[in-house]
Amino acid sequence: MEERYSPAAIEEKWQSRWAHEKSFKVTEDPNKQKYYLLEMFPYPSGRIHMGHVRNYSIGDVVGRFKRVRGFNVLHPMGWDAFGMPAENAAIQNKSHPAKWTKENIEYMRGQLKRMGLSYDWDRELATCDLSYYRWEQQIFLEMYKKGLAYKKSSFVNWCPSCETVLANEQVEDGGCWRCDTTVTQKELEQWFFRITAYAEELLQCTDNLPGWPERVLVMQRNWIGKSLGCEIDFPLEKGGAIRVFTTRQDTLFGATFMSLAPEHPLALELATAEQRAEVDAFIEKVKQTDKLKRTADDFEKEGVFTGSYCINPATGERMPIYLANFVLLDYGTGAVMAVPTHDQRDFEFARKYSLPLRVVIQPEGELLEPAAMTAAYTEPGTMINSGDFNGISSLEAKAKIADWLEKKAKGCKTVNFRLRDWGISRQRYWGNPIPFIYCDCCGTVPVPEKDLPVVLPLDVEFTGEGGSPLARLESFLKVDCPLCGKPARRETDTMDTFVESSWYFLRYCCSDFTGGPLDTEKVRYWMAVDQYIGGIEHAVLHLLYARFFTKVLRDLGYVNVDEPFTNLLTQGMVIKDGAKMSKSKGNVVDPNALIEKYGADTARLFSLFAAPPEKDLDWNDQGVDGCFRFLNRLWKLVHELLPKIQTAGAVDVAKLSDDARALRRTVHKTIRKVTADIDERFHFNTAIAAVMELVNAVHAFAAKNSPENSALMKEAIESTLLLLYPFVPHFSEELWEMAGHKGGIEAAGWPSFDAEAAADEELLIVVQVNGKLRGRITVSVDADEESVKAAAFADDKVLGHLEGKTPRKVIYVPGKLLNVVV
RNA sequence: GCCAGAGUGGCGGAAUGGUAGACGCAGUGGACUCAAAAUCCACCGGGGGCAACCUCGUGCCGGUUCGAGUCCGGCCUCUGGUACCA
Repeated sequence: MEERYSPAAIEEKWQSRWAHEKSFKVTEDPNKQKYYLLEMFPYPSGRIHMGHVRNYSIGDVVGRFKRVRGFNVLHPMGWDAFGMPAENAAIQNKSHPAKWTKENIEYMRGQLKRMGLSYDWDRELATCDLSYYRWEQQIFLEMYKKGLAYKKSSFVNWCPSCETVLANEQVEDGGCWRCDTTVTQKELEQWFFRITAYAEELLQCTDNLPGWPERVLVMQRNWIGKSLGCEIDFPLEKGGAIRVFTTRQDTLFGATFMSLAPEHPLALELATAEQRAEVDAFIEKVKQTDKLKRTADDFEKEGVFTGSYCINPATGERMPIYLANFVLLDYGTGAVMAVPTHDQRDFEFARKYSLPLRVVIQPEGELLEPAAMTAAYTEPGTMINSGDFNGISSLEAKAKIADWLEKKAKGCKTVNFRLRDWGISRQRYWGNPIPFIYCDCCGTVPVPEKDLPVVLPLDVEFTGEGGSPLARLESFLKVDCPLCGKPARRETDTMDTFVESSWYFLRYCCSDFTGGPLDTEKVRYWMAVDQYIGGIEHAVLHLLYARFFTKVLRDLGYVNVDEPFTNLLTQGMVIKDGAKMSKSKGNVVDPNALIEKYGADTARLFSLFAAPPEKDLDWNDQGVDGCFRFLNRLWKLVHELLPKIQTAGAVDVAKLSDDARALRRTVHKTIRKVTADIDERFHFNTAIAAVMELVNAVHAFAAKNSPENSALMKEAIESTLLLLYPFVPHFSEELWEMAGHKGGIEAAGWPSFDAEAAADEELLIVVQVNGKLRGRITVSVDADEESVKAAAFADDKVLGHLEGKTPRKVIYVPGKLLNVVV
């Protein structure tokens, strides 16, 4: 009697067993080797999407594989639950962000459970729960005490019509996404984390993360952007000075004008009466320009003369001071000494406004004439027009001019980072309240620890206009000053949601701890995360912030590691019809429908089989069919063989036929390949392909062989089930049980590899003539070079290509290839 | 623009510098069936040849090498990130 493969029933059976027995609950066990496996937690947007299915399927393979191999695996799941979409939904549907988020979590948790993922659900957390965000407030205050959280003024996107701050993604073509009004830049006092204090360490440690993809490390290094240069003071004619940062102090003698960021504090001060109107208009225009466009190389360089001058400290010459749209306030000092001959942007700017050019670096064997130049010369060369520094190379001049500036007290060598401090203030409701109070007498006052947490109130109104709903809620806003007791008001900004995701992996170690943010003993046991898995889109921001937080919490005494994630796997995106799945493109595949039709095992199998994890995955509905067919085929095969498997003993190697030995070789080669593909490369697609090949081989063998090979069939089928367990756990568990085993498949461990059984008896050697394939010969495993050569030169096909030619050289790659060069 | 990736049959993909296209999908032919579905078997990059086999072929151009999909240089196209999407 053959039983049909019905995934729905099997999956329900095993999922309820896992839940009932709490199979994946873990505690600290000093006698076992720990393995902390983590996938990036999802934003509860409503339903899981294929990106989640892929991410969590990958993680589950690793988790189950490590458990079977004897590790004490921590594999938690939770919700990145604060954020803008909840607030947008509240405005649109008149629901409450808390309700919306909670319902989404309930639904999505069900979806994840339906996928059969091996999480320790007892550790689940949601960042919008008071039991999570309250501790973040405490961390914030500790950072404030250390000077790592501070306030300064900065610019935000502002819609004057909605009277609200806009996220970058809410700005479409320079206009507000809701009302299309032109967005402007508004200056606000905001909270920052001093990530730049850790810039050097964050950079240095990238050299000590061998488990991270090199490309992510490169992106992080570039993002931090360390550069060595000088700060130089340019005296103003009317007193005072402008400080610039430059990495090209070798071009100092060629600086003919000064460019300031339009937002520079000196900009208005330097504007003379006759230039004032023009300056104001220009600043207003720049405020309305998209930041991204503004820094693009092909964006029109524009500026305005302030009417004031400063002095070049090297030449003593007057330099007109301009405001320029390509100079950014938050890089360096917000002021640039302009050297049009040796910087392309300055060159374009100088040509546009007819500013003077002076060449100070000459390329080898060429004479630069300012009037004839069509582009700046940015390469090294020989110094000219530079006083005492003439004649030396510009590279040497870099060091010498730096020394000279320091000696003359006109400037100093500095290190500059591209990395800016992390602005975390959000003028939004659905986030963690920043625990501060503003008092007219006492100023900015931290909420005392005994008064924590600041609870996010629920009785608010959502209109999408007029700024943060918190700022309009009197019961929240009004508070007595903790220092003087006089009426004061609360901070109404909430934290960037990147803050929550910067330490959730630490909280998982002790998610029910009530004595503080972290239980250091448990954190000590579990950290660091041995394997982190998530989308490549987080290569810089989230991963850099999480590294920063880990270092801060280390310095606060909570954590004993320098880096949070030992190994990182960045998965590609899920694509369909050549584009990222999105509602607007109508190319979304719903995991529910997929699981309903084929079951979770097939959904998992396909998302792992279709591509290696780090590459984008192109979704193909028919490919899913193929995976489902494979499972059905194997199901049927196992059922046909069940009577043999249930009664057979161990394989007697001496009694195997040639065919049987060959099949056994395939079994053990497959064990070796699948183990390596999972453990070393995370190439699940090739691991699955190898198991498919094995199943094909068993199929072919079973069809033509007599029953005395029962023991071999048992070994082959049981190995197949064990190898497939991490990919299709319900399927493997069920068949394992049917094969007569009690107590679950994990008890059996990972199949052991027998090198002797996998050893080849003969080898195929490829013969090339001048690098082109001309023949194939089969030799015994122990054949030496001479006998391989002899066999090759006896091969008809090879001889045909050697006709009348003398071999000049013969290259032999042992056991693989022979190349005859003629 | 800048930073980082990717590009291989009709499609997804495979290939420690060593047989290009494993495995799967689609397709074609056959078996089974009254018929269809399912299943099973065979074929399956282009051109040439009755065939053995020859030849071209991994986005484009060049280089290194006995040998390049793989390494190096220069392009083209697409994707991710670009600091308030997460």
